[in-house]
Amino acid sequence: MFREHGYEGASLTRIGRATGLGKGSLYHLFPNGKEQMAAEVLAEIDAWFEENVFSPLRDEPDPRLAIRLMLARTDAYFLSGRRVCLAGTIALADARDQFAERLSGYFGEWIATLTAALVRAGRSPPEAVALAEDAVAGVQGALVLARGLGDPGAFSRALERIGARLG
Amino acid sequence: MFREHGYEGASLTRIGRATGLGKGSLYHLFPNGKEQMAAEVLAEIDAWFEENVFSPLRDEPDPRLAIRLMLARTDAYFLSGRRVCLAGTIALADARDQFAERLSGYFGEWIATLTAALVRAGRSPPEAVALAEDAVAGVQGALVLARGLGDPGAFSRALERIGARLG
DNA sequence: GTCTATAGAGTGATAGAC
DNA sequence: GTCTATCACTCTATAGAC
Repeated sequence: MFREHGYEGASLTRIGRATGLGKGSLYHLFPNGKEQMAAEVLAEIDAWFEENVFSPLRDEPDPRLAIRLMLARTDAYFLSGRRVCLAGTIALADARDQFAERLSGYFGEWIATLTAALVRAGRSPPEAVALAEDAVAGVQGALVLARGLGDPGAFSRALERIGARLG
Repeated sequence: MFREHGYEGASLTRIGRATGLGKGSLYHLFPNGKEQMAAEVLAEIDAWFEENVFSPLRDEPDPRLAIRLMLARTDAYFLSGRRVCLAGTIALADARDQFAERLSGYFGEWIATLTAALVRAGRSPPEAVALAEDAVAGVQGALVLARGLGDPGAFSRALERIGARLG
């Protein structure tokens, strides 16, 4: 629900309907309410990226292959632009301040890990930081643009261009 | 209010407080309520971009100068990453469908106008479309990243990289 | 009187909290 | 399921301009 409708769009009624749980159950499982639910979704997203994106980005001996893997996993994760990034929607929404540190952690770690892979691929550190920041911003912008144009294809096209620049 | 808090974050109470107007006045001026208010803000944004960005992009004889102008105006408009793009927030929010055509109009025209300028600057049409799409997505992504990292500087750095690519 | 702009109490619906 | 707060919104009353 959060990844489909964003933070404010994921109402407890919707969540309840989608999970088949009443509000009592939801508040039993998540005593701190909606904020906790979103925080745990964000933590799960962090864990998924850690395992499927950051970890290969660190451990794969061939950094070029690691980067291609990152892009493929990212494309799959966002269903080629048909899903939205929860972190991105929160960053633009009014709830931003509540999740400030978690957001900067998520984006910051993505940038840092990608920077390291680019350095291993032979880029100079300043060049690598710029490329990494650019790529992470590019993914977020591609999600906005795909939804704005109503054209999921815009997301996949953007990922290809990002891959070419990192390549 | 819309540009600061997004669509859902801009409540009528906030708008009333910020304008000093009661609900009677607001509904007298905007009979169709909040949706009309946002639509008129979007129209004003369209008009501002038409006058300050698209028009120079079309008419300035030197396309390279036109593009530099576009980036400078964009940086100023978004207060170097401290303001948010209403179209971008709506694109990611639940209200997206209500404004679908206006959003695709806004992003589409930006891409089309920039594409034309790039062709005049000597790029091949397919290359120009790709660069334009990439630049518009890059601006949106930079706004997300700047808010996500809590670092407005990320926006200005991204604009510089975009400028270098459009070069 | 009429028109336009105003304020703000009050509507039902729904939010999240409990 | 109930609570209160708040949502977008409606309605009535009223102000001054012409």
